[in-house]
Amino acid sequence: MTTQTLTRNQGLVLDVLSHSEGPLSAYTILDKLRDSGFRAPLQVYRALDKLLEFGLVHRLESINAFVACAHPDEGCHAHGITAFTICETCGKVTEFHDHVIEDRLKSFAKDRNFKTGKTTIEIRGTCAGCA
Amino acid sequence: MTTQTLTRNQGLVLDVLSHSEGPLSAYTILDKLRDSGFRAPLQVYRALDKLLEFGLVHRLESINAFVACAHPDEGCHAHGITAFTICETCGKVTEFHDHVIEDRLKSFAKDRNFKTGKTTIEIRGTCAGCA
DNA sequence: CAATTGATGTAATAACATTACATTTCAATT
DNA sequence: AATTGAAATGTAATGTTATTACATCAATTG
Ligand SMILES: [Zn+2]
Ligand SMILES: [Zn+2]
Ligand SMILES: [Zn+2]
Ligand SMILES: [Zn+2]
Repeated sequence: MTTQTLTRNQGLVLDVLSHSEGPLSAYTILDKLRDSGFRAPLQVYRALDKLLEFGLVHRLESINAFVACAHPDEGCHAHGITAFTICETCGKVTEFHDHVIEDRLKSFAKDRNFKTGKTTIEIRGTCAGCA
Repeated sequence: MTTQTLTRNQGLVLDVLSHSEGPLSAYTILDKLRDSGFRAPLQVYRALDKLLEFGLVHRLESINAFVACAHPDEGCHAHGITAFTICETCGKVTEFHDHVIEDRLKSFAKDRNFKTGKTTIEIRGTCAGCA
């Protein structure tokens, strides 16, 4: 799935996120797209839903914000669980994948017959640059 | 920290959460405490802040809800990172601790000089009983 | 008692997200 | 080209979650 196949609204939202230094809330995205014709939150949320589905954007549950995927071409979706560090000072987000963690979580779930859906791993703190 | 040292509002909120089948939103807690004199969201949020601080309650970031700690007497705080499975059908929450996962996350952070604050691990899905 | 601190009450507002419904776009099929 | 069905869009209204601001009250302590 490349940018080419996106609709206008999806493309605009992804563009804003891609050029942002850090994660943005839906309403911040809306504000940045007023000049492009966006008028209502739903325009943003609908675009975000699709971008999340395509694996081009991640939602950070602990801060109610969205961030462009750091490596969308490598099929972030396929890499399994994505974990994040989130700097509470500068907003910098780092994505990573850890197979050991993933295996531990999967095995915990399997042992209890828990059918795993979406998994959230987010570390909030202070990045090296802000320490 | 035992229930004895809690203020009236804190005790009421913890009581509601402790007797609930699953996680509750702040506003649901508020509704359940109207008869006890609660009138405003802040009464709930303030009590929750303290209960979170005491380690008696956990916040589930991915569903904006709160749950009583499953083993408050064992010093959940001290056990390090708490992970959760959350059944999206019945709301059942299971708390667990995994030192391997914790070590992996800590070492990832340390390698990057990221100072770790609060860490969220939440698996949403379907529990054995709801499958 | 005066001062400080922590907790509470209340109203208002901010921030985040969804429902509902009408309309448009666009590709597939006839 | 016209039909049509699915996906996307526009807009308003509403619902849900959380915080700010300010006044008051209660317990502690010097
Ligand atoms: Zn990614
Ligand atoms: Zn930083
Ligand atoms: Zn706990
Ligand atoms: Zn269940």
